Amino acid sequence: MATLSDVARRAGVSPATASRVINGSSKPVTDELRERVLAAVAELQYVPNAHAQLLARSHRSAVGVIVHDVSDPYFAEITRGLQRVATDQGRLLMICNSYRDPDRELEYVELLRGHQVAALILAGSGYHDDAFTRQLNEKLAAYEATGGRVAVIGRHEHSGDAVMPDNRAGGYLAGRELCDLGHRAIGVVAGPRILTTTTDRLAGLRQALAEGGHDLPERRIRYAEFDRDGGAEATARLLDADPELTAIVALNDSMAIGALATLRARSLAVPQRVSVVGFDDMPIARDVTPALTTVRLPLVDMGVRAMSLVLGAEAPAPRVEVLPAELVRRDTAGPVPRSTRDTAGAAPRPRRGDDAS
Amino acid sequence: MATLSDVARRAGVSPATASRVINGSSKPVTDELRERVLAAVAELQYVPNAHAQLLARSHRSAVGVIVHDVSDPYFAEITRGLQRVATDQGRLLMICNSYRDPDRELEYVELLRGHQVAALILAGSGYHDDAFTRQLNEKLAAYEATGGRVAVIGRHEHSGDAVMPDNRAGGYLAGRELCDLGHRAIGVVAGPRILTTTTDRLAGLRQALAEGGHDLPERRIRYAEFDRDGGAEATARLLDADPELTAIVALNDSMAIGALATLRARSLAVPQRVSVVGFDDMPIARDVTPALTTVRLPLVDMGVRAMSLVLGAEAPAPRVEVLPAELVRRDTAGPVPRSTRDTAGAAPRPRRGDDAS
DNA sequence: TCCCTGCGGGAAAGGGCTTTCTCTGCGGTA
DNA sequence: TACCGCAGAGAAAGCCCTTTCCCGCAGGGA
Repeated sequence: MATLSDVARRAGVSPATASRVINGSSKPVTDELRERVLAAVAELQYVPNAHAQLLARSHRSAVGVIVHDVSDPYFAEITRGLQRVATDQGRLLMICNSYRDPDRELEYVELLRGHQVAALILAGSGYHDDAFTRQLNEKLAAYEATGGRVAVIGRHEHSGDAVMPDNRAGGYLAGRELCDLGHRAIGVVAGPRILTTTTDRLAGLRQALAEGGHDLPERRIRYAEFDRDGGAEATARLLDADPELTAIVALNDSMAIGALATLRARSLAVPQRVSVVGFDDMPIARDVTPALTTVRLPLVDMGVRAMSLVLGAEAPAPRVEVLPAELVRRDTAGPVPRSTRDTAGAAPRPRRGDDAS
Repeated sequence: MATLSDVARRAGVSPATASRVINGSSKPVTDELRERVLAAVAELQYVPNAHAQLLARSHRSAVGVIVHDVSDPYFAEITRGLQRVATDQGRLLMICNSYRDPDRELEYVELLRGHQVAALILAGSGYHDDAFTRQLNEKLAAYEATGGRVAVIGRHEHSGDAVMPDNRAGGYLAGRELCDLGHRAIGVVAGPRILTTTTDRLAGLRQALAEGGHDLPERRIRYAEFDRDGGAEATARLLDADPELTAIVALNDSMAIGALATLRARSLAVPQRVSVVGFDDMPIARDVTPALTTVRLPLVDMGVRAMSLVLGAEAPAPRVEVLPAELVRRDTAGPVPRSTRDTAGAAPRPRRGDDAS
């Protein structure tokens, strides 16, 4: 690889001058020398060594992001928001997938610290795991002590800037909707119970059912991976245990799609026989058939907010932005079937689809 | 940030010794010193400066990847394959999204070169754009001249290692299937015509139709963005121009999903009234309703191969691995409707779904 | 004529780490 | 006892840039 001194030598100038030309330094350089340098750069196809640059300027510019999996639509949307703000400010993003492995998450914090990122954003759910949480907080504290900025998206046990989707309220909306439609036998297809996202959504759901006079026994909850296959499998187990269920809440849309697959495989009509409500409103939710009724989270906006927090002015006290959840009524949730309908009659509600053309 | 010399000072040793302990150098260090260093590292929460390390060792380890968009399922799958091999070999991946912007693609080549990546993988489609291709090849040549390894996925006019999905054969399979089902009025929802992926798939399709005795006039092709909305919109235009179409080939699955949305919005039954064939077999293809008939590409494997090429031994001559396409029959392609069926009678074929449970 | 100023350029000091080279001191052999 | 060899530790030379500091020179004011 050609180096700066190669360029300088070829142009017949000092490395200092070459550097100034290449970086558009404020220090003036005569046009003649400038051109010689530029010519040398072109001839040698010179590209500055990024590591040397980063080492030489103490400038920290890149931002580190840790997500569970960028290719999961939930995180893809959040990342889109993060990216938008970062790009606007000329920041490079280093994105790491933890694949929901706490150890890997800790490793990535170190890795990103080592890469001298200016800020760190943790975009995955929190874990109910005290040992892990303590370790993580130690590492984050060490990072913050050296001037690093940290923001978390949807995680509780870290006292710092945070963007929180209102998972609990979202769970409540889903539960409330099904209660209003007259459902009582409601099953839940849940993500890993160690995730705070799961438990928060569940808590809201439970509250809504309680207000409707129902409870949510553990046997009507199945925990599985937060993805399509997890949802399909959990739904199968749920139906095996309790064939009379009239509604299923999936704690994210991927799981909901798995649930729909299982229901289709078993020829249980949605929503006539079983209603389904998802969570997140991923883009694909409107394209499955029937279109998925779900709880929308402003995913892109969550990313935007988190990145803005972390790149903006430092605040004296931790800021917590709670972003609201919203019920999106499409076609997978309907009134409880007649045969199983109980006294709490449910007036049919208008549905809406939102397809293109 | 604590530095190596801070650690050394605290442990009462030289930086050299500290470095050796931390990196598990082959040079022996007494247990006593080793422990002192380790203790200092823990107390100071020391993390080595990655840039300084990368600068000091001439060792290149990371691998750069340029894709159109990781959150697009097509690239997400490929990336999964790339990642798998990279992780096995302890390599870090730097993934960049070009968002199909040629200029950005060129910039990223420079950026990654600057970051001293050991290899570069271009995972997007090639472009029909001579000026761009020339520039790209210049940059890649400069990179290769300094020992960098390069592999491309898809057809690029780059003479070097390559992994090629057999897009043409895939297009042929789609066309052949529809011909066999008796369709003649076939519309195509295509991606940007500047992409070689688009033109290759189209070429195969055209060949199949020609063999079936039909042609594929330009008016039955609509070019749009390679995503869901592009597919929805192109389908709408196609139907407006030619309401008699009995089949639509979408050149990727995202577009196919958009096509299904438009057809649903217009109450055109799939596959009874209009058949649809997609391309790629993204994971979601089996979960839409009806499940999507599509052409499968071994996406993960493509990533695995590309990374293996680039991390394996250097070959004297460029290696080109062509990976086959395969038709996956699900539920969106059926026989041409009776009313429009012509002489080339089509025997109904068995369909298969492949849902879970 | 002399001094000061300001401009354009180079020398050199880091920045944090790795690694080669060098040095010291010890045990073993002749 | 003298010498050799080697283990273990440190000194120092890079790796490739950026940026401060300094220097020489030309022009302007006194």
